[in-house]
Amino acid sequence: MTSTYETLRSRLQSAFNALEVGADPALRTSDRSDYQANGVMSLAKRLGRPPREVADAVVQALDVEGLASVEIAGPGFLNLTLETSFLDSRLRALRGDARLGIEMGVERRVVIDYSAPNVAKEMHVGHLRSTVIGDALARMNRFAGHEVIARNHVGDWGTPFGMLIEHLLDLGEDQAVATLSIGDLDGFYKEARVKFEADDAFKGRSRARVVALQSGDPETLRLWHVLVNESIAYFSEVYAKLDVTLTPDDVVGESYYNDLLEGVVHDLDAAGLLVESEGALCVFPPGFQNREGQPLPLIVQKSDDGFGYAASDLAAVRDRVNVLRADEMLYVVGAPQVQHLEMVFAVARLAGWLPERVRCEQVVFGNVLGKDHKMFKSREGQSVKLVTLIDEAIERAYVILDERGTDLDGDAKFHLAEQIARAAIKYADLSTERQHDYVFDLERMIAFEGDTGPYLQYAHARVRSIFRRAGDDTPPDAHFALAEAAERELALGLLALPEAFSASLAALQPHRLCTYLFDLAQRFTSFYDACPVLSSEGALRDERLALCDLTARMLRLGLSVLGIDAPEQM
RNA sequence: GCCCUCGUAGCUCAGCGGAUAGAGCAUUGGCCUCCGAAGCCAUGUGCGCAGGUUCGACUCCUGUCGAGGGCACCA
Repeated sequence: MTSTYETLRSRLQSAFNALEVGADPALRTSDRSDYQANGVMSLAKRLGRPPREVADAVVQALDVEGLASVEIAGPGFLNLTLETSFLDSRLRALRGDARLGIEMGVERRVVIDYSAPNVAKEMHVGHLRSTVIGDALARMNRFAGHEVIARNHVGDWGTPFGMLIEHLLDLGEDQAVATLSIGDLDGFYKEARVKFEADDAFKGRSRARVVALQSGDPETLRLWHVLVNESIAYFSEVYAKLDVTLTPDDVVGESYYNDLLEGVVHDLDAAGLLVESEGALCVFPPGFQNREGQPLPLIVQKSDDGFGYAASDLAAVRDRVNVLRADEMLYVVGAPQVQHLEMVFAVARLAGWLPERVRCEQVVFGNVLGKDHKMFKSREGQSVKLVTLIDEAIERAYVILDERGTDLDGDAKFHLAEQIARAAIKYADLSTERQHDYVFDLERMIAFEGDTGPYLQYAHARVRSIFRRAGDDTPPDAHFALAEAAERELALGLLALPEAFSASLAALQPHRLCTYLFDLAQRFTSFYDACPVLSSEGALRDERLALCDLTARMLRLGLSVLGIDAPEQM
């Protein structure tokens, strides 16, 4: 169904078109009325006519009969107040719509590159944002009707693998697997690193092993596979704990592109883009400079003939465009890699590998900071393991549940604590503008009051409790009279999901959807406070139950596309 | 030195070129014989600084101060 906002917007567009084709009505929500159109003033400026006169002309041409009343205010604002009969018909249509007003988009294939941990290295807070934001974007895109291909570009190749394989051999394969399978990737990696730094013989073996790996020695490859498979199994456990949709099938690591790297170099050369500089094969995309103001290279092949990450990133672009047939490619990668990816995209465009029709964007995000506003670290100065983070949140949720008193126990209680913990962590991450750094404060994010994941879950659980008491009888047919102000405010909130969702997705900013959901939850709790549901009677009771039903469904849907559960009871 | 991002209330954060800049937390004061008070209602304070563009600027541009990041073979 066409959304309320879109219905109004298109009517306004027609009216504006009568004065200037394509003039933007600039329709926004308003605190003066339900919606306001701000487009008159800029149009008047362009036409060289007085704004009030233009406003009059727009209103003359505007057909919103049965939808809204219009008032001209101030210098030329158009304030629109929706008719109750219109709200009623919208809400009734919404009740029968499983998608709650959000239309299916034109089908597109969207490749989303996110999470990207390293084999034989711990997943730590540094991976949190990519994983959480990427997964939310994946879910939102899927719900919008797009085909999502997730790509977990794990670090599974490169010089560290010589040292890691040698360490595996030193430990003995069984012992190494045992260590890795309990998830102690951190210990494993660090021990290898320490030996590498301190022991020249080990260092020598490691280097030889890298050569063996790169030349495809079967036994070395087998050992490498052991590391990779154990790591992927561990990552899957972490994803399950976070309720992230990534699976082992989504893992397409750097090594996947090995066979394509020669082709990248060859084709860049054939295109006349490749330049040898200081022994390395480089492309110099325009507009990038180094410290000395000289052109900055994207190094495709290093002076030792090895391939850098730029080569595999370029190969990945080609693979995603040509093989996966991506319409859109998103890289959920942190701010430090902005320049690198800009250069990769620039080179891909220069080489003609990245057509204009393919939207290709880095979804940049800021750092996770500690309360001291420095990079989030443990007390010992180590980066914090993701599993530790989640476990602490679960423990905290457990304590809070006990304090509040809960009917649940055993598995059900633990499951709920997990749901709350995930909601706290994910919502805190998703609800701030992603490009900003944010402060990780478990106490605040898991609090059940305020703008938090658990608060939204609570709002949902409260609505659901009404239906438990009512005996689950949502009225099949309700009319919305919206006599109380709180009912009307809630209704307007319920009708605004489509634009909140599509704006959030279009800008790749999940926090916009979070803001919407929090606002909706507040509208609901105000309504809940002011308008008794179960003790009211007849048509009023039906109406209020229907509002509750829509609210619950909307909160559940909104949270689910963010990757957050909405428990029935808390 | 050059480039990028960011400076909004005591704290954590929203803010789409539009009317008096909003939430949450914290503060203070109200509200439970009534559907979950994990809530609701009320309460004061602020756009780093200086210019410019515009009918209109937190938003765009320039400069400046401050914080973070990047700037040739690690990803």
